[in-house]
Amino acid sequence: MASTKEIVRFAPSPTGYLHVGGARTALFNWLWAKHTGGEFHLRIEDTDQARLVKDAEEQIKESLEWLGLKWDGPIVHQSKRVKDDVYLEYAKQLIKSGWAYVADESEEELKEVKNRQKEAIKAKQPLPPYPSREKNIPFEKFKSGKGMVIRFMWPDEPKAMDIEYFNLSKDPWTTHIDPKTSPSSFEDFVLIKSDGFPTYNFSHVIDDHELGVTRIIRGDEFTSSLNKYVALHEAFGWKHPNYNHVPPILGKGDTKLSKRDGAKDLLEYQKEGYLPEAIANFISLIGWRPKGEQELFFSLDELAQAFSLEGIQKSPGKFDPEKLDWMNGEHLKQKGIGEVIALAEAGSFWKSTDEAYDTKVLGLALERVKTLADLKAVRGGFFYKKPNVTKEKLVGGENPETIGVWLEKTQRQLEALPEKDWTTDQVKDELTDVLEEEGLVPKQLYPVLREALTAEPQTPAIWEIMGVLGKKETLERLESAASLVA
RNA sequence: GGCCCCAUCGUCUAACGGUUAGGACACCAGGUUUUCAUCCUGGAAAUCGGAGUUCGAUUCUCCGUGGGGUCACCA
Repeated sequence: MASTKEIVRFAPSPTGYLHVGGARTALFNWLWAKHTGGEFHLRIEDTDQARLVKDAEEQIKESLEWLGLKWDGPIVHQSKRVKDDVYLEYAKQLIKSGWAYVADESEEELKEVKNRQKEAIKAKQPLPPYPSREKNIPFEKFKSGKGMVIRFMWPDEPKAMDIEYFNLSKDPWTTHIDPKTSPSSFEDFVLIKSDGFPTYNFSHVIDDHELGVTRIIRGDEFTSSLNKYVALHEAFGWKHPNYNHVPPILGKGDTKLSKRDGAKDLLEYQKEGYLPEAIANFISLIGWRPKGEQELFFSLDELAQAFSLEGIQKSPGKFDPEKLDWMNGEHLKQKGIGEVIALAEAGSFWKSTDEAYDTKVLGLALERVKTLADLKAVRGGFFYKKPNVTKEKLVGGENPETIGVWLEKTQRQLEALPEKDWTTDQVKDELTDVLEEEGLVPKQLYPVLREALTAEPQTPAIWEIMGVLGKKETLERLESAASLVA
């Protein structure tokens, strides 16, 4: 358990809302920070001016808060650091030390080089250099908005790298990136874009270093760029953090997540009545497995304690909405009724008018409910309004007069039960007496009572319903039903 | 297409080279029960294919096949 404290981060770009995949990445980082007693930081990577989505940052923060993933320290905004010229300073440093250069190719020149590069990549030849490499344009000449960029400068003969993108297990996962077989990985990639903003490749390396990040847990789409990040760290003379890349979450089909199987904004799950603990529990289990066979973790702390990097899977996992529903139901059952009511009310799934009564109702409803949203139907159902009983359903195939007799007998029997003895058990006994005295079997009487009390085919046990409704209401409903067959 | 990575029931997954290949969700059957739900019991259900190493391969090696990622002035 006592791993050294790790400093991790979640660094979303506000170009879209947070969805399950991103949430899992955030969760893994958070869990690992908690597990090691370290820190979890939040950084907003808002360097792509064109793709910025206005409320994305708000939605992301709200989602994290809803999940219960609190971040340590202030939020870092890359756009703010751009204003402070932080990245430009670092780029300058790299140019000075010969690891970067200002490039000023015209669009035509660029197109031409790219074409030649493509051919070289096909032929697995070293990439033809950008003409600017030789120009030695001083950093001071770099101006944003003039079609100029700053590029990383690979050595003439870059070496192949074997990089671990998942250590902390007996067999570290490694990737092999070789200029001989994959020249494109050794392109002089852009550090500073022509608009003066840094690329992800550049900014995240700097920010992670400044934050003191010890381990980067992120999606595995970055694995093939790892050589760039390592090279950048080496160029600065820094030690690179550990990398832990996790496989993606797939949709029910074979490819990427679709809206219906999980690629929703995280807050949609809130709207649909899922519990944040259940969501966290569920998504943690896509691509991760604890030591034992335990699958249900009712709190984030419990999860954090069980969390380990070794349990992370190497292949993509699929999102199974059915298991989510099951799990949410389990989490719901785990909670006290009062808490469920409070949560349901907070989510506008419930409106409490009589707490004692609500508690009794929920006592019956909770075990047949998957989400808080399901409670809406309960709140609008027969416990809270007179049933719409029809004579047809009440009678079934029987003689109406017979039904009338049964109802009347039941009324009289229950009438005799004093209010103070009106409990589920007592009511059940009374009903048993009715059965005996009328020579009936449950199958005959109960469907009639069910219709009379609820007008629904599937409900909790008759006596449980009566117990909750109370003597007065029960007798009223029976009377009202009896009048239909009178 | 090149490069990198991966491969166990339908799904999520377990199994220091030796297990009747285990669990969970979903599914089916039975039990409890007036119905539904819960609960209990049981069932069906998997090592991608082919070589090799080994006394023995889900596990190690190679080839094939399939899937994923990546090849940007996006992150």
